[in-house]
Amino acid sequence: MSPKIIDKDKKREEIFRSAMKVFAQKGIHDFKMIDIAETAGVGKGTLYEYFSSKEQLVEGCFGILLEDFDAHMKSRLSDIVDPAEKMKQYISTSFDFFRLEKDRLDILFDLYASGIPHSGGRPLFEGLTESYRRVKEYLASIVKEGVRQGVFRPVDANLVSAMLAALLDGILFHAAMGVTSIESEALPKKLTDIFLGGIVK
Amino acid sequence: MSPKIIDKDKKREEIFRSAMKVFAQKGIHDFKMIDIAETAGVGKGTLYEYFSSKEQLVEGCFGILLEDFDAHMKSRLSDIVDPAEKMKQYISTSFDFFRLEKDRLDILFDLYASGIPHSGGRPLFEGLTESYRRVKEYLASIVKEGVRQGVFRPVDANLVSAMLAALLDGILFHAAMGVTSIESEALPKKLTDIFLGGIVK
Amino acid sequence: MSPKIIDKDKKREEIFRSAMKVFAQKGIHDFKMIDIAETAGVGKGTLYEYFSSKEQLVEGCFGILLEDFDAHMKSRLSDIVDPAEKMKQYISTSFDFFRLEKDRLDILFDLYASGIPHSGGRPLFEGLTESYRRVKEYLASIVKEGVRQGVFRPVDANLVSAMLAALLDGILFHAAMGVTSIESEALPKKLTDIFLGGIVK
Amino acid sequence: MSPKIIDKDKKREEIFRSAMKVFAQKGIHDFKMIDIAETAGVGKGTLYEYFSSKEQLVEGCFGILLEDFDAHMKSRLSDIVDPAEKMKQYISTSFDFFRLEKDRLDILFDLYASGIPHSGGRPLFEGLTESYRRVKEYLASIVKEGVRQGVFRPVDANLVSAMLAALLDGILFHAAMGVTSIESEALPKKLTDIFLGGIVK
DNA sequence: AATGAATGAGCTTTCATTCAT
DNA sequence: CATGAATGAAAGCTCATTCAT
Repeated sequence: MSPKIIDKDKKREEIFRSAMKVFAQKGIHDFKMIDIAETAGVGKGTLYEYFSSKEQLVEGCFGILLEDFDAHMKSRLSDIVDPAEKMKQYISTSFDFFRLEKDRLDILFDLYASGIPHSGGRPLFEGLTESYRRVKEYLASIVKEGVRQGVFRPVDANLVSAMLAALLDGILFHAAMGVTSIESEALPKKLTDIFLGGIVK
Repeated sequence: MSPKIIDKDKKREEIFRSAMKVFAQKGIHDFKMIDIAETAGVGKGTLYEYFSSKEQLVEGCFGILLEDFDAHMKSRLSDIVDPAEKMKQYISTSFDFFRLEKDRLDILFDLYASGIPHSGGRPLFEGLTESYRRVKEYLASIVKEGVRQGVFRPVDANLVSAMLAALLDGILFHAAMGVTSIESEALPKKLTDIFLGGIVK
Repeated sequence: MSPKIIDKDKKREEIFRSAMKVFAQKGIHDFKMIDIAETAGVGKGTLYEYFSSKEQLVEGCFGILLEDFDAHMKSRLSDIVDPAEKMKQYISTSFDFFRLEKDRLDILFDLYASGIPHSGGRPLFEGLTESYRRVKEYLASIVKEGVRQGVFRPVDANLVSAMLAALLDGILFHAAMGVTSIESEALPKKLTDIFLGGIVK
Repeated sequence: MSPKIIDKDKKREEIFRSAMKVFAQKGIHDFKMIDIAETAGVGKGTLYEYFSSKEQLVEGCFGILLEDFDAHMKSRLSDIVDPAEKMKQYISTSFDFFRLEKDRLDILFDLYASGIPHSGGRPLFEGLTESYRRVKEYLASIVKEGVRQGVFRPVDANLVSAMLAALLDGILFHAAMGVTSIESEALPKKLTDIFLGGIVK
């Protein structure tokens, strides 16, 4: 019946990977479909067997990126219970994820910017807002637990989680720009210390 | 003397302002030159009397935005001497600048993303990295002064200034996405308190 | 003997029938090969086992349509001898053929248009001209017989046959457009009366 | 203010004329926009300054063709009062219109076919049905007047007008196919005689 | 024999830029 | 100086056809 057995999911995955490379190199606004096709070693038409449009391909890639991030984070934090330690792990794992594959870091801010809704028309990537809400909720739950246990001061958990998310994005952004390096293994610890301990005496 | 020059500058200014509106509405990747021409009430050809290309127009606008930000900041911070107060003022002034005109906030992350250097080709806006270095230096000088005066703990000034810059960008990013609001007047103070005072007891 | 051959013909027939449905729905200029494949319940590749190209498939369908028409007409007119009666039967049979299956009427004018030779390139369906010549010859023979028998005025048989063929096509065209209805059973008789009897007193 | 004074209407007209030539040569289904651009001696982009799409260009041309026909007919029939004479003039004027410019005849059936509504989607040229209704009404008014004056038998005016319109289309169609010639100057008269006088004794 | 995944030629359409007026 | 009509390179996307299985 179906003479050519093709693992469509695998190929789709492969195209995603190629797309990520291209995004990293050209950004998500200047790339051409043919770039991805050539990188993936397939014809232009083949891309459209797997994605209905250029836009959808970008969206799909970003969706996968976020899913990967979530999965990566979950696998690293599930066993930790101490809130301060959990927060430290969140920070270092966050950096690790982007240190692991440079492509991800290069794409990061295109992803961010693509989630900004402009007054005319939808944002390119609608999933970002939702994803962010989830991240902040998760961080807030850590803070709340810390406050409950008396490890943390009675801070506003929502504000603190927003601050932490913001802080990490900013650092990664500096790294993407080449202004700051996230290579140092000691960075997460230092960062955590200052964030948790504050600056004033 | 030469009223023509004054006129030219004025018109250039007006085109910039129109461009900002258009960027805010459509983003810097989807706008058309005709959009700006129509918003500015001039012909398409006229734009090219003032800017050599579309790309240069975007660059110019971003340059102006950063200059405005610097000027705004300088005018607000010049009289303050206390490091902690200075830092608090930096944070609240930063928010004020973007609260004042929503257009600026909508554009901000396009500006950021446009500064990311992709491996293939120059970044759209080359001035960003340099501008960032200046901001961080300025913040670092505040931290150093605070440490010298004994108001701050002996923290790593470069790290802390990077963190603060990152924190502010991140908050603004959330605001642009619609996830967080920066409207509250109390926000800067709360934020400063946590940043300066830390979280753990 | 050779059951395979019978199967092949049957399948070819089925593909034709499916094609007719698709033509009726989308017209012969907008349909896709996949439309026919899906309607026929076969794979795209299979179509090419039976037809060498899209163009040939269209041609084949039109050929069949004309053959069906001829056969239908012959079976209805063979027993009639009176020229006026024969002409009336030709008219009503012509309508019946298209009334029977709406698909045919929907396709008819695509068929006609596809037979028009444009100065650049062959017409899509080359068989049409020849088919028309046959129809007109047949009608002319009826007229001539009518004139010979003294039933008809001594009219120009070629002109009259051309007129009759034209008249029928036109009516069918109006019907296809939805401007005129051919549903009325009385229509053929009325039409024949006027055509045979004229208008002036 | 407007330094380049361009007669947009004139240019639009010129593009139409070029389009008609191209349609006549390639048909309305196989032509490319570049064909028209080259024939008109303009760039591809220029076409889109005058027509929003390929489809609209076709529609526009057909609209003009019908308008031309109406104007042509009106100018020829306005002075005639005798119904039989009016009908004869209608027939001969109809032929004249297409004899005058061969392009029109070549396009005619594409125009007709484009007016046929297929069950899936709109017909390419929506204006045809309406135009036809107008023609038939006009012809019916002639017939009615003839009946009123007693020149014609008490025939069904709507049927007769439909028949006449059908007859003319059919003849023109045969001419387009190359099966019949409409070159003979005597044709209109002969045709009118038979149509008005009938066939049977 | 039958299939449908893969392909790429070829199309329409957009829009930054130019330049005659 | 200002303009906007004209342009054509360039890109997304379609779909008839092929061919490995």
